[in-house]
Amino acid sequence: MQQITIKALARELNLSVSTISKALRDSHEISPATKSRVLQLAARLNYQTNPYASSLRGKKSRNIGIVIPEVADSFFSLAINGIDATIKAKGYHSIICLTHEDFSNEQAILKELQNGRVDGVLMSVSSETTSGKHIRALMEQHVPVVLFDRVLTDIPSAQVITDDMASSYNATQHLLRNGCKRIAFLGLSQQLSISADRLRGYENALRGHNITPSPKHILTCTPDPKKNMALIKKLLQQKERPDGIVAAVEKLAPLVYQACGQLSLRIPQDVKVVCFSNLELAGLLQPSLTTVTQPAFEMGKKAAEVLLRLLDSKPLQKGDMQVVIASRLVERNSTNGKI
Amino acid sequence: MQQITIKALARELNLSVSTISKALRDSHEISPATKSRVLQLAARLNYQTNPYASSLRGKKSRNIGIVIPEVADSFFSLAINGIDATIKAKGYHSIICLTHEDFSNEQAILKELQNGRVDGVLMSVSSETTSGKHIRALMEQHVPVVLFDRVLTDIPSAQVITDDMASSYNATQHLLRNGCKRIAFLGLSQQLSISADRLRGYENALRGHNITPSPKHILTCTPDPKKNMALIKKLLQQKERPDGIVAAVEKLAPLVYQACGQLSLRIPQDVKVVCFSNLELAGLLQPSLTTVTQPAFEMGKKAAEVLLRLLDSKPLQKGDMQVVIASRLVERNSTNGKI
DNA sequence: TTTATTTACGAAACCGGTTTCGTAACAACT
DNA sequence: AGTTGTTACGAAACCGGTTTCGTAAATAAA
Repeated sequence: MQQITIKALARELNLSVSTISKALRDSHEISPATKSRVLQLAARLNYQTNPYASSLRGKKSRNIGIVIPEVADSFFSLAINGIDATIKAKGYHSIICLTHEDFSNEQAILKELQNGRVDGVLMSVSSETTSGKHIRALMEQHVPVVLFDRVLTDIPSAQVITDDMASSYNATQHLLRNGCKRIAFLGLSQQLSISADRLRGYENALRGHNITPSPKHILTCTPDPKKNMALIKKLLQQKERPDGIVAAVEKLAPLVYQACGQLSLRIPQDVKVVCFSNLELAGLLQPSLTTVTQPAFEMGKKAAEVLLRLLDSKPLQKGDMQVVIASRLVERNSTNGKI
Repeated sequence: MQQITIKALARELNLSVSTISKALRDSHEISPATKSRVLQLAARLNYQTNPYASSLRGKKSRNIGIVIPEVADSFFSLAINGIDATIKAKGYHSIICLTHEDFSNEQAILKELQNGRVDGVLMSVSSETTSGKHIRALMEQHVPVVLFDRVLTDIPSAQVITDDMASSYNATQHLLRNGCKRIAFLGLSQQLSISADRLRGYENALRGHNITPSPKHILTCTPDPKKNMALIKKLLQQKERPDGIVAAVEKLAPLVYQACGQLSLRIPQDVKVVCFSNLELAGLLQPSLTTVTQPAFEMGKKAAEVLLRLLDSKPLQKGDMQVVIASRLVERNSTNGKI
């Protein structure tokens, strides 16, 4: 791919390869005069250092793996921006790996990342992840891992999360205060930290209003939108039809809206809806969607910062093992009025 | 990061390093018996080949650079999925580089990619890209480039695009047929292929209805949403207020909706809106948004296929230098009724 | 002036695979 | 028996930087 190597520069300047290398790395061993000659020639010939050679010798790739379920999700898109901005400033590159919510993909990816391609990993687990063995295996190869948003509790890694339980509690209470009596919860697998915590917040809010959470109103969704659509419709057609819905992940809001449309249920008159979502367009939906908006960019940024500390083998600061950044409830029309 | 090398396997089996390497690569020089011993040990010890060592020696990275403006855009998210699926099947990895619609970022990224980090590049230029020098420079380093969606015409690379002019023509005609007389066009920089082509389609449609395109109705937007908001509001407050809008990129639809809301203009009664967009939620907006939906996944897939052919130095098939995949107009409520 | 130290550079090992080339052992063919 | 060919493997060069170590020359300290 590339022609001009250090050797070429050396030949041109009648210097040794090691001198060139040191000059380029601004070593104190090289005189200012020589340095400037080298730098000038390098610039003129557009010399680029071969990353594979450096990585091989230095045992450092300056790459960071970002392992996430998908990219077509506002939360992850924003988090990527936060990560990217942070690590780029330190000269790192990001390698984005998509699991597509599939556990075996995730396992395969982490196994591959044991080969040294990345110096560290930022990760949000898939909804089907049932164990943390693959993550432990990676960490045992001395690849530091920071989990963000979707974490596993039995992994000894740093974690950056939002206050899932409290947010969910607030969202549910918001519905209760607006008169909802039968509130449903739509989550993903309960293996998933965010799903479990949000469920707990929901349940606590109900109990706070002397309502016993009913299994009939708790839905565990799949990665398949069609199946979810069927589940949601079924939920909305049962005798004890919900008059409020807390949806724990962004993907579910459109389905709820569509299901309600097809069943001629009006939002918010018949059903009030609140969803965990970072969708910019939430305010433009029909009706505008009340959301729990997560600090996606900040979470990505913070996770990256913690990882960079680990890579510099700096000591973690107090509280870095578990960082919690608050979400906020944005009230819009989908929860408007009293029932 | 990683401990078990080929050398370790060699020691364990009393074989030479070269024999191990050949066995792992299934060379015919190695006996079946030896191969299976090697493979078994490698599996047992969870041996992973060091990608930097292979890349250094082999002068191939098996990485593909994806250079795009941003990831928080349905078109690019979907395109990434198409690309990822295609190249993963061939053992390639993707390195996603975000330009954030900034030309100097884009230049810096392409310059960096000259270092051999990637074997080829898939790219959609930023809205501020004014020249193709940086792309040419990369290609001159023998890094094949395939442009998709946002292409430059003066670059001798393969291109995968959609039928921008025809789609825009159709979208505009759809508005005309529904009675719009003063149709505005919202594009990005006219340097941008898609913007220019879509503008041309719009203008042709107007002329087909004996309407002379007016500069007052043609808006060139920026990467800054706030500025765009101001521009759009100004557009909608002029004497010759538009009664129809063709928005050339996904990002603009929310702004148009908000601007109309703030100015108390009703969609579609006062203004009809159609937007180039792959947003899944288009159907759920208030009102649901008529879109020109691009074949994002397919475009990504096709672009990747063409690039893979180039990397295999297979001859391109007829028409691969410029692949055109049609978009389709999805009519929804934002263009409903006659004016 | 002699010795110690600093400065500025080069030779060579090294990172971990890959590939070329050489060769011992054995089979096959005159 | 002598020649040719094949099989299965090892030694070593190689990719392109980085780093250690050695050293001649210049400078400082004794």
